[in-house]
Parts: sequence; C-alpha cells; structure tokens
Amino acid sequence: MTLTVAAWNVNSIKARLPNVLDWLKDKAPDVACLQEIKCQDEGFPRLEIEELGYNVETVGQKSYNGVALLSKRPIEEVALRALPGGEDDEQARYVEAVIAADSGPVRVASIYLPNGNPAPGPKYDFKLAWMKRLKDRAEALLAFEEPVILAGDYNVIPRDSDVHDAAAWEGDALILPATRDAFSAIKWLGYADAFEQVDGRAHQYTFWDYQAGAWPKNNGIRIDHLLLSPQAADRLKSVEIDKEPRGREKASDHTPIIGVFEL
DNA sequence: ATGGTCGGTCCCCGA
Repeated sequence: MTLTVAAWNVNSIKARLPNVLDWLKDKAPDVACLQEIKCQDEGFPRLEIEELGYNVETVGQKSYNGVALLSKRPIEEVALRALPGGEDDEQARYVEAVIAADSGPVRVASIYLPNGNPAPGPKYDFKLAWMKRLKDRAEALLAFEEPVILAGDYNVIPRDSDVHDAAAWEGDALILPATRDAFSAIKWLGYADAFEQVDGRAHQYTFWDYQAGAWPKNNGIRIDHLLLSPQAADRLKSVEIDKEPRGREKASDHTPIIGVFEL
C-alpha cells in the first residue's frame, strides 16, 4: 500500500480555505502537514476538513505561525506539540504524531522553521537555536528505527541549484552558510532530503514571492522539504512539487511538495 | 517608473 505525505505552507488557513479544500479533494494525500495556519486552535476550520475524511491536529497561534497535521489514517498518538528544549519559546512551529499506516506506525512531524531574517540579529540566533533543537529531536527519533518523515517549511535553500539566482539571495538567512551547515547537520545524522534523493533535478521551487512578478518569472526557491529517516527513505517511491496551487487565484506564496511511500 | 504583495492586525509587522 502507498502512503502519500505532503507539506504545504498555506499562509493563513482562513484566507486559503477554498484552495486548500479543493487541493485536498483533488490530491487526497493520506497525510498533509500545513504551516502558517495563522490562527488559534479554536479558529481552525476543523469541520470542513474532517468532512473530507481527515483526522485533524493543530498547534495554533494568533496571527503568526501555527502548524497542522491532517491524516486520513488514524492518529495513534500526538507525540509532541513543541520541540523540546524551548522553555521560553511560545511560537507554534512543531507538531509530531504517530500515524497508523498499513505497514505499521509512521511518525510524521509538521515543521515551520523560523525565517531568521534579518541576519545577523536575534531572529537569526533564534533560527539557529531552533535548528539545533530540531537536530536533537531528529537524532532521538532515529533510535525508534521506524519510518520518520519531517515535513514542512524549513526556510532553508539547501543548494545554489535550489534558487533562480543565488547571488540575489546572498546574505539572506535562508541561504547563509551557517543555515546550510545546520540543515546538513540534520542530514548527516542519517536523514535524506526526499527531493535530493531523486537524481538530476534542479531549479524546482516551492516558494515564489508575491512581489515583483516572481511567480510569472519563475524566480523561486526550494525551501519546503521532506526529511526522511532511513526506514522512510527506503520506502520512498516518488516525490513531486505540485505547482498547480501556486497559479490559482488567492494563492499561497508556497506550493505543496508530495512524497509517495510504500508504507 | 512615480510603485511594485499579501495576511493579520490596534493603522505597522512579518514574510
């Protein structure tokens, strides 16, 4: 059996609801990790999404951030609603759950990694500290030896071939060497970037700024990723960036990435 | 080019 797992930064679930519902009906992913829902838990359009056959878990926040995890399969356990180690971190950026797939438990996290601009500065320090906490959690998860899919908006451009013009992004928190090093450090633990695992693909993007005609000019960046534990990477069949939602009216500035697993 | 984009809001801030 296949399990499809998607990540999509929707940039406000309320502003995006018709687009999100259309996309869920059309693509019907088994699991959808949403970021930047920009609402509190009680404001999330839970009923409309449950009607499409999803179990819904949210970690909401007023105005900013907020993540959701939607699953057609039963959610056995919500393991975490925040990354450990952030005693004074109030930002809603992480939810991790165990999904009951046909092959057994699959652990999925919906991740909204801090943007970090301007860099240097306190926001960039917060980004790097958050990435260290994510690395620590990713390392702990390897001990379970189960399929783990860390899906979301990482705000990291991994390679120069993941941006239309790397020079235009020089100095940005999404591309700085320390940002890439922190992202690589998670991969070196033993996690695979699902998209990079497929050879020969470059200059495919998941985000295009609303400004300056970035979408029609295809001035994009690839910052939404699926990181896979070995047990998930072994079962990866395909991964695609679904550009259709970005071309619609009232589009998010991000578009979904969808992984298909034999799980 | 003299603006140039959104979304959520105490009318600017974050992306």
